[in-house]
Amino acid sequence: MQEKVNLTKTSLSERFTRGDVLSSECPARDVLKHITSRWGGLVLIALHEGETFRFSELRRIIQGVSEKMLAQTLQALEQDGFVIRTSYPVVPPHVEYSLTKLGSEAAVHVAGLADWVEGNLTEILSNRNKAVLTKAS
Amino acid sequence: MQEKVNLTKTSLSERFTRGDVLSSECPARDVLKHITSRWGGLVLIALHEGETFRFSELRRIIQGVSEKMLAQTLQALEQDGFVIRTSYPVVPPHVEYSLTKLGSEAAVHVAGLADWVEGNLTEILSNRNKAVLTKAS
DNA sequence: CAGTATCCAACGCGATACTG
DNA sequence: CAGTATCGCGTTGGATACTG
Repeated sequence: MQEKVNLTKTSLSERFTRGDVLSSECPARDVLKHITSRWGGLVLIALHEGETFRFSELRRIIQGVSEKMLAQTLQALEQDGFVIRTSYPVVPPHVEYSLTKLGSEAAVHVAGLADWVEGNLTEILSNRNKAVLTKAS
Repeated sequence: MQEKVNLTKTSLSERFTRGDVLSSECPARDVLKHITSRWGGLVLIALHEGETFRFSELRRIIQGVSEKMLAQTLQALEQDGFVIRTSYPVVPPHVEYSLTKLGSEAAVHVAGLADWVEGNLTEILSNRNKAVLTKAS
């Protein structure tokens, strides 16, 4: 429980400057955790470029995500100011999600990383196969 | 267990093109998992720009990582072809880690994301505080 | 020094059922 | 439709002890 430091988050943020992610108490690690979590990045990618989606649409687009995890992920991203939740008071409920300016910036980085991985996927997977074969010999 | 598809990894990679991370069986998700795992990204950041470090150095630099997780993370990144492990046959053992060309490219993206987060950390954390206050009211 | 092995606690996450 | 609540399993991951 070394994380239990008796400081508010804002005072913490002031004690850290760039390049400090490697430091164990840097609050940027928490933010990165949201962005790079199993579903966080995919939500950003799905909503990037000004897209707006409803909850059920996101669930369909982001294949494999459960209701629980999608709700949880969206709330975390909303808290950080990456996602805007717009609720229309109608029956049945209608809720839309989109990115804030901050979220769009984050999404650019995440999408860039994902694109790079997809572009180099063949090479990476062939590396992995080689590694497995070497081990077996 | 929907992940248990009866296809080799290479054939899988050929069935997917760019933009398919949102598809549930896209193998890029596995790779992203390694890169964006709790310690994977930090390893890439620590080694980026041609840095070379020994195991114990990495442990010191990446604060909070345990021996087990560092070893595990390094092995995963080595398998994907991101990290090179160089072992000198001396006593006591001397092992060095550095990035491959592929790893350097990945590290650029990860470091870019981390830098962006650190640069916007104050704003993000203030968003979070607002969210908490709104909830309390 | 650079790991591996084992054990166990904590958490992530999905399945299911329920609500406004 | 858009969630929340609860349960429970599987994985993650840290602590500790041991090895070449």
